Amino acid sequence: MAKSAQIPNNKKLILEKGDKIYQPGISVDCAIFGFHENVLKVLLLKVEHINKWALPGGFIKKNEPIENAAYRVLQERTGVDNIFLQQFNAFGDPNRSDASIHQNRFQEYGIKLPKDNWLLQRFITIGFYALIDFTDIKLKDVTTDESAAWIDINKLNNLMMDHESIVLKALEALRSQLAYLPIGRNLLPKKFTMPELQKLYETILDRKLDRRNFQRKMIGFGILNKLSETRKGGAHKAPFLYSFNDKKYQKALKEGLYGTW
Amino acid sequence: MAKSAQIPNNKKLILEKGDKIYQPGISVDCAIFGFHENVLKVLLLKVEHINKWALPGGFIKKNEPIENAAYRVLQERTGVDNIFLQQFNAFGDPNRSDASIHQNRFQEYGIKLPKDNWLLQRFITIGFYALIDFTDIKLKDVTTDESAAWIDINKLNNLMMDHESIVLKALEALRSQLAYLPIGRNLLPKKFTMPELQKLYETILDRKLDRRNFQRKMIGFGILNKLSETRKGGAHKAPFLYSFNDKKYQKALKEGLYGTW
DNA sequence: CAATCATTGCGTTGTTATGACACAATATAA
DNA sequence: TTATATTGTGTCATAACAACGCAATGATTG
Repeated sequence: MAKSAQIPNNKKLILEKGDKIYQPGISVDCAIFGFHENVLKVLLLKVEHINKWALPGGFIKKNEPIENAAYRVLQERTGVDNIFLQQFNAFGDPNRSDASIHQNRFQEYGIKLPKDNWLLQRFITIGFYALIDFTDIKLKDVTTDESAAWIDINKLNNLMMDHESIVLKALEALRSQLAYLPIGRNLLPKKFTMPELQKLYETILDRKLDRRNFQRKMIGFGILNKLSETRKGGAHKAPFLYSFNDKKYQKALKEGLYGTW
Repeated sequence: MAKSAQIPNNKKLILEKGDKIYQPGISVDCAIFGFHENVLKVLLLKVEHINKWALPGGFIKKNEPIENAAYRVLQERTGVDNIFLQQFNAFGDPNRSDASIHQNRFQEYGIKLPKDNWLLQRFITIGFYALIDFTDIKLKDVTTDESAAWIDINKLNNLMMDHESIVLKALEALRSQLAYLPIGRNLLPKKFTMPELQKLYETILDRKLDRRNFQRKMIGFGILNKLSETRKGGAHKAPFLYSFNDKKYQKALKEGLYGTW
């Protein structure tokens, strides 16, 4: 028999006192989207014990607004702030929870959870999605048995519980938001070219857009600053750089855009 | 001192055993919209003990999908089925719960709830909205201390907890749905006139629409059957009656409409 | 019973948004 | 220097849309 490892203090606390600290039976899960090399990716955690991928998620403290809990999860993993974080759906199938995951997780410490332990109950989760710029993020592994990675949205595989359907639903919500909200502020670097922005839209929508019509429409929204610089270095003609006009971008976030894609 | 009333069995059960039957700390609330005499109304319950209005709501059984819980609430009050029921947001401000409501409610039975009673904990609620036809519904009072009524959306007043903001958020969600989903199937009688349908849209959107452009667009959606009958009896020219083409309506519900209002 | 009148059915027009495409300018690579 | 792929800008036909005109209708009124 393998020698039992020592359980870390923070885990022991959550295990035993979790229901004193957190709202029982409810969690938040975040689908954090990033854009890199023209691919839309989602931040997933590899959970060692069960060898599956999971969305970053967490519990809601007794006196904490739901949004804060989601923001806390986002912060813990990415460290970024000032991020567009959007609640999109609650998932509550009674069979979505899987008690064996937690059992396995504590087994290595030689702990068998009692049947009425709060972690083994049914959980309802509230789904959020966020969009962040991929480039300047150093992912943090906040636990020893979970490592974070960006996974291509089209190559989702071996996800825990119902997390794949949560990601897909988040993607759906993101797409429909694209119709009336500005997107890109948090997914692209400060300065970007029109083709880069277009690639982002094409990736999210999963279809080609006409280069010239895209530019006309995007300019028409009036949320971009055209800079006098160009992006040299790539082959061929150097495209102009743009940045978002933060004031107008925020205004558009509040009031919506009329674009139909 | 007033003599304490006898507590009904079902209440006693919920009070004492509720946390064995239901998910703790989580509820559903339904904003049920109806349309009558060109006014959009929402179904509210008058809660006698606190003399405030509340949304029909309920708890989620241990082994029940969230949607079923919402549907159960809808059924209990209205008896209708085959209804469009849409989850739109979770509300989780830690201060939204108000333990005094439950305390007052049981006070008349001479019961003082212990501080750790499950009803006194913080509740997170998942909001749904539904649209139903006003005319052939007999509202049911499922409890003795709550009576149901249709309240004009523009005359909301004296609502419990955060229920007013839930209704407003539901209305907002309904409006944005109007942009890409068919509406009316459950809000209007089987047969209706074009002006009646237009009034519904105008009421939800809270603005005037051009009569002729509305008709052209609506017909263009291809979800209406034009009947050969007209609605006689009103003064002036008798308008044609229409009905929804159920097959195409359902298809549009799934696939969306491209209309922008 | 004919005139009145608000409302309905159907149509027109000018403007704007959209999709599809043309062509010259430009930065690098050969 | 030339070739090539890409970008910047513009055009055109079509579709969608808002604003409006006018005749038909059916109850009301004198």
